[in-house]
Amino acid sequence: MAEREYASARDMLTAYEERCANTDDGIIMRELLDRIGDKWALLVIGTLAFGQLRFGDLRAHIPGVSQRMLTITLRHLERDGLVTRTAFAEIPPRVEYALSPLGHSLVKPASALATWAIERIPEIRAARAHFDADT
Amino acid sequence: MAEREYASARDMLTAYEERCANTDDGIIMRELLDRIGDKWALLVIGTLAFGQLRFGDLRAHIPGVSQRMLTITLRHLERDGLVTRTAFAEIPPRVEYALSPLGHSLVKPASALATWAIERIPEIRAARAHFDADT
DNA sequence: CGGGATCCTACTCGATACTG
DNA sequence: CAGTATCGAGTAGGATCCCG
Repeated sequence: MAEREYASARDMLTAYEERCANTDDGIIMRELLDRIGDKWALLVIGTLAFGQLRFGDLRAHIPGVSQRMLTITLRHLERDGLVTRTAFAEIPPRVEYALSPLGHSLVKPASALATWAIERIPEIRAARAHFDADT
Repeated sequence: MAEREYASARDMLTAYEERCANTDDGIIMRELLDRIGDKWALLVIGTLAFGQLRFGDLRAHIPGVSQRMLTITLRHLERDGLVTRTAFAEIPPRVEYALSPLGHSLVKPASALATWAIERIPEIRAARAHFDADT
């Protein structure tokens, strides 16, 4: 961002807002966070990035997720076309979940963010400790 | 992800878990989302990416944010070292907010995600409409 | 101007129990 | 096995009022 030269930060902001006026950044970010900002969605996507899995396996690979929340998360991801659900009419039932092409396209930017987090978390924790120190 | 060849998705998952065993992906992602996953944090960061701003200006540039939530969001970001706060002892008071180096380092991965969202939102909306159609 | 303190509501999420 | 249904605690976030 901010490749061009501007007279002031205000000018940059104006240019930024003109550029984004037709898309409305806020709404977009809200829709994005509604899908991947919840507690489990990114973990599900990260896990499915390696291949399709059954419901129970998925749950076993994501420590702490409840049956209910995994179901809800998967429904949301399925609704938004990020994950495909394939049910087999067998006894006992079997359901396979996999990333759709759209879902796969999210893996790269998402793991970029994850990499940032893993690298910077120590800094963040230090900053937090320092901030809390002088109350 | 998944550059190597594996006999099965399960093998990939096992390798993945071994690689991440010491960092615990889930905790990291949770900490990350606790900071940028809330309703306003990413918008604040995106706005401050262009330069420092006063509280009132920041609020004016982020439609819909309440005074309270902007304050809380800024405190969280400040606590985690992503944003710096500079108060000037003047009448009337003036407070400038700016991204720290750590905050700036988040801009690139975050805007990558934003770009993904802007490009893919049409697909997602279509998928959602289709999913809702056959209830 | 830049907040802090309060109240209040709606929603999230976990635990538990039941079903095809 | 893979869900659905229900209940309850906790919390996010908006509205409002006040202060230095």
